[in-house]
Amino acid sequence: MNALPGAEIIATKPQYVLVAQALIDDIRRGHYAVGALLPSEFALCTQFGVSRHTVREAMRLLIERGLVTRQRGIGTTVTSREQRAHYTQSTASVGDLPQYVEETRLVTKEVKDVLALGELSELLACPAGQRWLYARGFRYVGRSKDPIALTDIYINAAYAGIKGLIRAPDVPVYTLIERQYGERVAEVKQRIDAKVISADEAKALKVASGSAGLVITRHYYAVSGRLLEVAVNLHPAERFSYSMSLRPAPL
Amino acid sequence: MNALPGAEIIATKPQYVLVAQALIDDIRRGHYAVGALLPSEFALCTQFGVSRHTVREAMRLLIERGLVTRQRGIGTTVTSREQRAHYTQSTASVGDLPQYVEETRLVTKEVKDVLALGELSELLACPAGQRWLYARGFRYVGRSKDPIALTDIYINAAYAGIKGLIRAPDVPVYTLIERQYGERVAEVKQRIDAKVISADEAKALKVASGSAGLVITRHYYAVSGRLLEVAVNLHPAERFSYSMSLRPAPL
DNA sequence: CGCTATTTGTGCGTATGTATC
DNA sequence: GGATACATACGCACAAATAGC
Repeated sequence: MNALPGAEIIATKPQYVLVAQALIDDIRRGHYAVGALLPSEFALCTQFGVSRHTVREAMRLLIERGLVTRQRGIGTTVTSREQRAHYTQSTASVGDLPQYVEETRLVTKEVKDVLALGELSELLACPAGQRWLYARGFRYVGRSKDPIALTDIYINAAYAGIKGLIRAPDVPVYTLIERQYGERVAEVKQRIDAKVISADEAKALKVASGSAGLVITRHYYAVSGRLLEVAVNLHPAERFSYSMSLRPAPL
Repeated sequence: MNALPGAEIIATKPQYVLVAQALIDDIRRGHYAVGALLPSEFALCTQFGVSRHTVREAMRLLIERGLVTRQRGIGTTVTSREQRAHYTQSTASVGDLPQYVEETRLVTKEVKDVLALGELSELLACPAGQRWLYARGFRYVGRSKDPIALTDIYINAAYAGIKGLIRAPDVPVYTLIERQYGERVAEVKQRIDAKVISADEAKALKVASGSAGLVITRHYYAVSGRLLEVAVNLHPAERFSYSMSLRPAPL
C-alpha cells in the first residue's frame, strides 16, 4: 500500500509454505508416487529442520489441494499427482455434502447390476467388463413434486451388499457403505459440466426439451485410494445452481 | 469397525468443534451481526476456557465455511450469516483462482461506464442507478483461437481508476485493484449455473447455437465486506468443465 | 511522526489421546 | 501389549499489520 513505486516487495514466504512447496514439487516429479505414503511428520521435521507444528501447517495446504489424505495410525497417502485437468480447476476443501443430502430425498426407481463397458468403464476408471451395482433415481427437495435431479449411482461390486438399502435411503448412499463396511470416504472428486437435456431426461425431469442442465459427477474414494462410488447428477438449470465461497490461499 | 452391533457410538466432539458450533450458532442467531467483529482470540480463550490453539482451530472451521474473514491487527469479521441459498451449496475454501487466470489470457473488447438498473443492480447488490465500470472480453487458453469464455466484468466505481489497465491485463483484474488501491480480496463467492447459449453469444464464442454453457459468476469482496468486482463468465460446455476435490469436514 | 496497544500470523516445545499394525 | 502415526490440546514467544495517541 505504502510501497514506493517500483520498489520490489520481498515476499519472504513462511516456512510451512516452503515445506509445502517442496513436497508438492516432489509429488509432481513423481518422487512420491500416487498411492504411496509420505514420510511421517517426525521424519519431515528432521528432514526440513522445522517443528512438527510447521510440518502440520504444510500438510494442511496439501490436503486443501486434494493432493493427500491422512489417517491416524497409517500416515499420509498421496492421492493425486497434480489435478490440473482440462483447463481449469479450483481445488476446494471441505464440502458439507451431508447437508445437501439431508435436505433432499432420493427416490430410487431402478437397481441392477451392470457391466462396465466403453464409456462407462472410463467413468468408473476400471477395466472393461467389471461388474458394478447401478441405481437410478430422482432427488427431491422438501415436498416439491418436481425433482431437482436425475441421479445415476454406480457402486463398486465389493460393496454390493447395500443393494437392499438403496431403495429408500434416508442417508447418503456413501454413508451406507461406511456403515456396512467401515470403509470411510476420505476424498470426493467432483466435476461440473453443462449440457442440453435430452428428450428422455426432459420428460423424466418435467422440464422443456432442449433446456440446459448442470451435470455434477462425484467420485468417492476411500483412504486406500479405492473408488467406492460414482454418482452422476443431472440438474435442470431452472431448479438448481451451485454456489460456494472461496478464499485466497497461500502458496 | 469393531463396534458391537447395536452399540451406540459416543461421538465426543473435539473442543475446537464445540467452540466453532457455538460461534456458528451465535452468528446464525444474529448475536454477531454480519460486518461486525467477533471477540479476539484471547477473549474467546477466556470465554470458552480453552487455549488459543483451540480457538484458532475453531476459527479455521468458520473460515472454511465462508462465515468470517480475518485480518491481523484488525480482528475477525463476520461476512455471512449463513449462506444457505437455493437448494444446495457446498462451502468451499481455497480456490487458487490465480492459477486459472495465469493460464489464460483475457482480451478486452469493450470498456465503458454503466448504470446499474433492474437485473444488473440485483447482480451487483447495489441501489439502482449506481455507476459501475464495465468491461466485456474473451478468455483464451494457450494459443487456441477459440475462446473458452465470454466474460463480463463489473467494477465498483470507487476503483474505476484501473480503467486504462483493463485493456490488456496480464494479471487478474482483481489484482489490478489490489495493486492500485491496496484493497485486498478476502473472499470470493462463486455461483455456477447452466444455460443454453444464445445466438449472439454462440456466434461470438464460435459454437453451435442452442448448445449448453456453464455460467460462473464470481463476487469479489474486500475484508471490509465491500463488493469490489463482479465477473460473469460464460463457458461453452465443450471446452470447459469445472472440477474440484472435496474432503469431509468435521462439524 | 514515532510510539504503543491490540490482534492475528508464524513457529517452537511438550503432552496426551486414538487409531492402526 | 507395544510401536508407530496422526489428532487434539496446552503452553510460550516473537513477527507483522493495524489503529489510535
